[in-house]
Amino acid sequence: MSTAQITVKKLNDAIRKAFESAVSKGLLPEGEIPSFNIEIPADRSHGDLATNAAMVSARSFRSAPRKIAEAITSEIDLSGTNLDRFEIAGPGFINFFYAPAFYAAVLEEIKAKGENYGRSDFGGGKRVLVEFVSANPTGPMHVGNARGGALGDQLSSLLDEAGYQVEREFYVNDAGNQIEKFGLSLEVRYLQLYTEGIEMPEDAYHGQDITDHAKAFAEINGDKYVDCSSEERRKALVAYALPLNIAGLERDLLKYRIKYDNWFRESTLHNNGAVKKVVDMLTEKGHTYEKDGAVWFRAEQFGADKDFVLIRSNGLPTYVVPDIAYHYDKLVTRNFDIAIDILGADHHGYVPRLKAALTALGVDADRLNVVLMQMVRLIKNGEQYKLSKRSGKAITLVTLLDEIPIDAARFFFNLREANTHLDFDLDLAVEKSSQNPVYYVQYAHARICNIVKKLAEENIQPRDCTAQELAKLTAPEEIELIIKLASFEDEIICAAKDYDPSRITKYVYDTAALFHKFYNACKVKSEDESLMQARLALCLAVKTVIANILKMFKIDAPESM
RNA sequence: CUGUCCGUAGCACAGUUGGAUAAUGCAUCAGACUCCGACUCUGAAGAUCGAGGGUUCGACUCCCUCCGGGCAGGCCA
Repeated sequence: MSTAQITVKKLNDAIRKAFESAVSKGLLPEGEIPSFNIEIPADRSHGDLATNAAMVSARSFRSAPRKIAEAITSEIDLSGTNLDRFEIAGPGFINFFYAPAFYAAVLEEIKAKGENYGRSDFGGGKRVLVEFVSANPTGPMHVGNARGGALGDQLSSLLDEAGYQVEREFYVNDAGNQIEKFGLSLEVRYLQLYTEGIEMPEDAYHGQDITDHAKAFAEINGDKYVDCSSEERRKALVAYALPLNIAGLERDLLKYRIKYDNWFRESTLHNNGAVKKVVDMLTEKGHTYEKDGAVWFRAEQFGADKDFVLIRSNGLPTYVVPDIAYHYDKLVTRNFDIAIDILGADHHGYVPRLKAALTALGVDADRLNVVLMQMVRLIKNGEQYKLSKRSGKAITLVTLLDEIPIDAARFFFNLREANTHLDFDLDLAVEKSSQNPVYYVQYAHARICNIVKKLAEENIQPRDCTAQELAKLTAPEEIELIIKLASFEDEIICAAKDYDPSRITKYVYDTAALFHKFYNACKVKSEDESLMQARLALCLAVKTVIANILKMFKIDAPESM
């Protein structure tokens, strides 16, 4: 537990004891102590911690909130809490103020924990599988995948930091309809090399990459596959091109600093009978019926909007069936405690159906958490930037990473909550100024390194400070900064609870802003040696927190810029 | 038509799970470099929290209705 968390916990205990003591002395009538909150007020003039305990217990003690507050505060014992005074305010809030010892304890804690500061065992080692990107291996990745990649990877790191045991997974759709389409597209491009007048079907893949694959295949195999059966030809083409595409996905994602623990292939679910088994299980439990020659799942009975087809009348499963089998595999076969999917918001209608199927299979559907992600708009020169000039096609991940630094991409895609539209300003992302948030944060880190370096040139080395020396940090800029640092572990836990890494992006930005403010107001170099060392300790604490976050997000923390 | 997400200052957006004077950045206006990096900072101005009702000590937050926008609703994936 962090210093801040311990302080809250002790205050909570102290308030409970004060209630009991007030009742036993007759200051309050007998009554149930209701659950109350301890929170950090928005305005610091309202104290560092505030409780609504008096207000929420007005009913059960049949007294005015302010009277209850007086009774509590007359009995409260704050010794050992790192709090030294309180006041009753407004409609009955009790506001508490940190003692100087609190700030010193925070800095000592950060120094002692170092790169582990922020880590907790909140997750209790629960096993989490985070599946993200999972782009079709039939073509290149696009900007939506870039957001999903940054989001999924950083969410994984965040959960790891919060004490979960995390695995990253890419689901390879190497079976089913889109592979059929892939084979067909390759076949047409291949045959076009040898025969005139063959048209690409409207719904085939028209990208240049398909043509390139066909040509390369022809260079190796010549016209060997022109006269054989279509089935054989497509099989050979897919067998050639698909592994190349999958290797390409892996390579591009590595460039984006994403390394998966597993590349899970859809085809394994078909080959080992898992897809068929899911339908059989649902049927055995009586959750399916036949209509119009197809097999339907009674999804409505399990909370979905309507029933849907599992097996088409042509005997082939619909796309949901492998998905159900896949999630069954995650949660039952591999027995992860939690499965998280990062999906585009256009999939939102499909989530209740998947969950209905899991419920019907006897799996607690709450173990599946879907993080939906809204569209990204790329903005360039103040306008929406949709198409790449060279190809006339949508921007690919690789093109994007050629245009902007990877640090910026990873930071910007987690600037906003997943479920909101994101405007990605390409000009801002490459800008080297404080307007660029990633630059602003990195600069704070570099600036601290520079201070340390400058002092070292004068033979001043950071040393351990006593609590009394640290208590010299009393300027508002110093206090605010320390309070920010103190909340780091809580921020990680809150962000992990919400599956929202963007909270940490905001947090690190705010921390950098407070540091720049401090830097401007308080000179580290000072005549007063203890004060200088105390400020240096604060700087190093800030550096630790920023570095921990940037490392977690796989963004560079430069010593100089 | 139904479901779902969103609507906060000119723009882009926070809001700690229902708390006290709605935060921040850009843009605008007024300022600050003999000073650990001006790659920075200090002020000012700017909001009927889409609209209306309800729940209660208290609502940007929860519930209902309406308005506006995104997305979804296939034996496509």
